[in-house]
Amino acid sequence: MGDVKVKNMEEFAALSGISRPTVSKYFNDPGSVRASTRARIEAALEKYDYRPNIFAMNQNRKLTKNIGIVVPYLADPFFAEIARNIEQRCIDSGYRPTLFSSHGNPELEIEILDALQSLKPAGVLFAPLGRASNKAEIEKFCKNVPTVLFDSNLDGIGEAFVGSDNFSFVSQTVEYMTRTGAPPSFFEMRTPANPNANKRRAAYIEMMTRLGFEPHVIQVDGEGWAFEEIGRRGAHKVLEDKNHPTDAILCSNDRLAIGFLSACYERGVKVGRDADCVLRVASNDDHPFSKFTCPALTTAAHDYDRVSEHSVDSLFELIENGKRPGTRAETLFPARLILRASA
Amino acid sequence: MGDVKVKNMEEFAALSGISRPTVSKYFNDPGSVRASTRARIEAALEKYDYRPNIFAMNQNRKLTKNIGIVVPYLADPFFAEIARNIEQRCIDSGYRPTLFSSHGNPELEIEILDALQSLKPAGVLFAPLGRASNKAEIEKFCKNVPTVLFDSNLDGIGEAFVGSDNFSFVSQTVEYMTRTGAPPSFFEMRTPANPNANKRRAAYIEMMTRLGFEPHVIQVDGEGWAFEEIGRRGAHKVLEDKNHPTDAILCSNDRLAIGFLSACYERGVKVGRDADCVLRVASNDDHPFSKFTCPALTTAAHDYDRVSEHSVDSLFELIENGKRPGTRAETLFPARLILRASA
DNA sequence: AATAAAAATTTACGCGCGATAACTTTTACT
DNA sequence: AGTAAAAGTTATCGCGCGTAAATTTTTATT
Repeated sequence: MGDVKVKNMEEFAALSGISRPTVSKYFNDPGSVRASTRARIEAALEKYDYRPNIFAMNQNRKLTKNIGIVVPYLADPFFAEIARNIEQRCIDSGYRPTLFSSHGNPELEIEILDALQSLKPAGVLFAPLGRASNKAEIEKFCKNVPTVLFDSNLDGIGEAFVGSDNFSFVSQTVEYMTRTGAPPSFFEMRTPANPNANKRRAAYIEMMTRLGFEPHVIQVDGEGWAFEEIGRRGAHKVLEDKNHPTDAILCSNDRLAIGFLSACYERGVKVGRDADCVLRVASNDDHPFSKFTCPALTTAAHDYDRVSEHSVDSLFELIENGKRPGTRAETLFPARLILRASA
Repeated sequence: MGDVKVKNMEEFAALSGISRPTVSKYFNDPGSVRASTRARIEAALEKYDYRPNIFAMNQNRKLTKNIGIVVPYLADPFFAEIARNIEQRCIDSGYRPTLFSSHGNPELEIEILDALQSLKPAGVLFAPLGRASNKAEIEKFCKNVPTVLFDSNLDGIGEAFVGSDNFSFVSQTVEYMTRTGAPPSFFEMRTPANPNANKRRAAYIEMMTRLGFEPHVIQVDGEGWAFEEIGRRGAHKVLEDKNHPTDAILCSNDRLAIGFLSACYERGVKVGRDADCVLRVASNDDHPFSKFTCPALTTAAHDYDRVSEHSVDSLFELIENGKRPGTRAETLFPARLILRASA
């Protein structure tokens, strides 16, 4: 990088010996100028310290290079990881991602979308809160900005949805537990924040019926996004009552399972597949911490990479093809069973 | 909110019956206009749908309302939580925070600062990676932008530092373990990413010496930010060798401890203060997940609230007082001991 | 070498707002 | 009521760049 500070594009164009409009074209899309001019501009970039003014750039541009990434709850490492993955892909493609978290708050979620509008984003990758989301407002937003939903679907909203196949998750965990032990009870929140939870419950019931067993759903109380604590308290109640038909529990998601295992430990209930274990616990998500629970959690893993890759690719296709595809694609990726000690 | 879209401030000013420069003043600082005009503008805001164009706003402003928040590793819920706290405080004060994560990568850290410069931020709240950070580049950045460092200090860099008092953490955990059992060995990474780790080790040695015991530091190998895995592997080695003088372990931080406890469980080493326990494990940080380890982790808690409050306040003081205070304040907040089952 | 197509240049305008200066109106206070 | 200070108004400029049209130069094709 250079040492001489260059004030504006006019000056930089003069220094590089190229006209300003061409330099402008270069910054908008380096591939749109001839290789020889590109080389001259890049040589000048090495020599002088110049970056176009972002604010002036975006003011009159019809399509900015800004991408909004919105996740429901960033303190959940699952979303932090997927956000990171998506963020990197955007940067690699020459876009400028900005990360937002709704922090579990539906009003904040709408405020974020409002603020995003004024950034004139080329597109938005959006994992909604789910049940609590203000769908009318979100729909309004999606009419103005090309949006790809991920992780959590809202029917008909956004240009596309990319997520994981909940049936694939639950069918594998149920099948595994049944085959290697007993058919599990299903442990979940009574009023889940996320629509995936409902699909998982339905998949559980479907699978159990298909395999010829009676489904048994345990629903615990609790609101908000403190899933571990909800799981822990719920587990204490469940373990006290002891009215589950088998010694197998399938948690709707890993964060509930983390709480569940913590309660088991507190009560001295040994979990795992050893002979002296009284309970087997499995779950879904392959949360970054699920490897470190006690015992380590058997779970079904999201295909992080493919979900984020396909989300980003879908959005870029939308952006580059002038948007509005007509049909709303819903892409689901299958899960991968991760066997650990808990079941 | 209104329904009629208003194109620009000119138009909005006409609709509200106020001159454009006054409306401009209002958006810059609502308190700077008379209460009666403020009411008229706000009435018009209710009636019409108008928001100033961010890009045009920031283009010519000497001081924007942008605040950069940079954390080293967002997939660590500790940083996610503190970032959220800081973010909210910025918004409440009328600023526009943008969140960035260095993802443990020193080059990315510098890229983020570079990108931040072009956002002309009024100020930056910055938790550096630490040892791996490119200090020369960071120092250069801090010369251009008022920056408050938090969590992790870099000597002399930035206008102020706000963090936790590592001696307060370690002295309490060491004192507690010693008083209620035996003096602990200290478990840490050989080449810690973070300068706090060095301060904690020093504090441990100081405390042990003061109490009349021989310090015993266990250093495990491992690079990067996968602390849990490093802790787990390190613990397996340590537990195999069994050459620790007492049955008490103090981990440098909670994420290492999470891995340590996971290894203990895997080996059937019972941790806690019950009679049948062979090991006590404590740690420092009060990580959001430390409540759910098995057993729940005894640790020393950061004062999240005060650290983030004071960081933000320091920065705003810098910004509003025209910056450059002359002396670089370092503020450390004490820890609070959290007793749980592990020690 | 002739011709068409592609790329770069020149020129000019405008985006939406911040900032300033000179002037007028409203408020606060003796 | 009189006066100074505070706040609002009108007018105008400029920020740094995108964009478009008309023109010229370069490259590719036969």
